[in-house]
Amino acid sequence: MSDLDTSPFYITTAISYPNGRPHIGHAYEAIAADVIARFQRLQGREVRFQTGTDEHGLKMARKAEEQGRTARDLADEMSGYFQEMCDALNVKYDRFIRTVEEDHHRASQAIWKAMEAKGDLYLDRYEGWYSVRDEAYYDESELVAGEGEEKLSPQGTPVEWTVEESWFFRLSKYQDQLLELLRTPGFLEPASRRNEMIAFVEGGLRDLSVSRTSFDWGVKVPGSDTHVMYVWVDALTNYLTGLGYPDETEDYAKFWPADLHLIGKDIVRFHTIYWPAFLMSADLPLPKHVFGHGFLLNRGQKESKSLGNVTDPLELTDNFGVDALRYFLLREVAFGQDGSYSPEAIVTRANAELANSFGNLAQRTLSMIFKNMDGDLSPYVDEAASGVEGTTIGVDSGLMLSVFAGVQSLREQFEDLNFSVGLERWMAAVFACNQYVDEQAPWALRKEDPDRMVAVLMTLFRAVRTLAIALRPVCPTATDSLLDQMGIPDGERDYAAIEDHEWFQRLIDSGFKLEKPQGVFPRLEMPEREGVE
RNA sequence: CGCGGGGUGGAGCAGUCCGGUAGCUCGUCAGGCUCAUAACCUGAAGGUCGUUGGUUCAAAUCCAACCCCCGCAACCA
Repeated sequence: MSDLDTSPFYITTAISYPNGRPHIGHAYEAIAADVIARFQRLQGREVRFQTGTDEHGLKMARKAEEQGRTARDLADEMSGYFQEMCDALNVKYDRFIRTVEEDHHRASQAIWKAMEAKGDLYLDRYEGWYSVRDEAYYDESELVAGEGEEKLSPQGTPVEWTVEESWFFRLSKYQDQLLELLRTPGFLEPASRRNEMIAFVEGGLRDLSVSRTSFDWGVKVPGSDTHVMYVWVDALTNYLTGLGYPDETEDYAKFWPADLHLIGKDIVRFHTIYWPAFLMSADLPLPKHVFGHGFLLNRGQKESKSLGNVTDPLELTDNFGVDALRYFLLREVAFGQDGSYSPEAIVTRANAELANSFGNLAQRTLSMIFKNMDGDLSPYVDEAASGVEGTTIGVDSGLMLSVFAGVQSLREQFEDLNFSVGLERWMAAVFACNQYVDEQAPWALRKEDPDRMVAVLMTLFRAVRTLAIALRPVCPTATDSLLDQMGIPDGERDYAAIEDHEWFQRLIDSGFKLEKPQGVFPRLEMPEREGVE
């Protein structure tokens, strides 16, 4: 590409609150981030990818207490499940951060001190109607009447008038700067979230309570030992911790500000208002891009414990395989919007596109080379222009042009996080290949015109290799297995290699010989259904 | 008058910001091929783009009103 960008690229997921096991939503975000990370690596950028768990706060403390163990003990166990999930999903992070870690406490306290030095933190009293169950304060006007004189929260939980000493952050001071930031094209996507946040800020910002005294499971406020930081101050700082902040490390210099915070649509406010405000206060550069993805719905319904339709991501990988699951999630759902999934949808999509279209294309191609050319690769001559008026290239070159166009389109769309569109364009190139196979009918050429058969099969070999490389971010295991079979060296599987014109001749010269090909995208079957209504 | 998302051929979706022959996958029907993972290829049927009104030479797309569905307590992206 003419505009090859080799600058460092830092991507993060939100860190997960591990008071429950990972669910499909965590898997979705982790997979999307991993695909982006792998994609940018193939584009030639030096990527740093961070994910992790956010382990402080009252809910974790309370849950540990219920179980008669320390919060740290609970956190260790729960965080482990998230790491296991990443492994199972082939999510290759550079740092899995845990907010209980010492360096994170140090970073959080450092940013706190920076905000304090700026004069943006002040001690005051927080008073209001507090619901212990909801962990939230409510305005008098929000309360509803219960039985008798009792006042209840909007959720019907008991509230009591509570006065708590708290540190406050001067959020209101940054209102204008935040508006300017939110209006900056590209900072927050998709656009629907942007409008929402702008409206929120225009409605006026109140200073933010940023410490708690009612529990101690958190990062201590410097010089104020009875306070722990509000969990978001601590949590958001993880993005800096992972780079070594507050030390001026090489990583920090290279990767901050982050290129992309990938988060769920429910926490856009924290990432595009609070977090930038904290950074402005601490005189630190702001992240370049925040993207709030949608939620995954189980057959159109939100997953919840009460509905009993919670899906364990590991069950999905067991049933369908990691590559198929990753492909499905990116292909099926328009990134940024909510999407729906079901076992049927996964099986249908994976079979139609990965197994039948691309997998079968690779298999029929390699199989014919194995059987009819003894597994040897060979130089060939492109068919000349067909003589049809206006045609300047032959069908072989024409096919390769279609393939390159599809791959180029995938790259452009992935750069903009339009994964489903990118994969659709990639599929169009796969279709073109299958059509070419049918039209050229190499099985007939075997006797009629062996030289043409060689040209057709070698063209297909090149096409399959190109398509496989393009798909690597999404289906890393299967594509690498395929590229292994095709003799493509490890170091020649990035996007620059697609534009290398010498690779085919090098491979021939190396004397590479195909073994009997093994399919890498198996057809899936519906898993046994149990307990289904 | 709380906030947000959505209503496009049988199913699931894209397209809506920047109006201009309604696109994709699955499914259905007909035909072709037999190299390949019972896979592949071609063609066809099928939509007044939620309703009504407006702007315009032209509206799925812009404006207004209305109808319907789904989230917004907890676990939770």
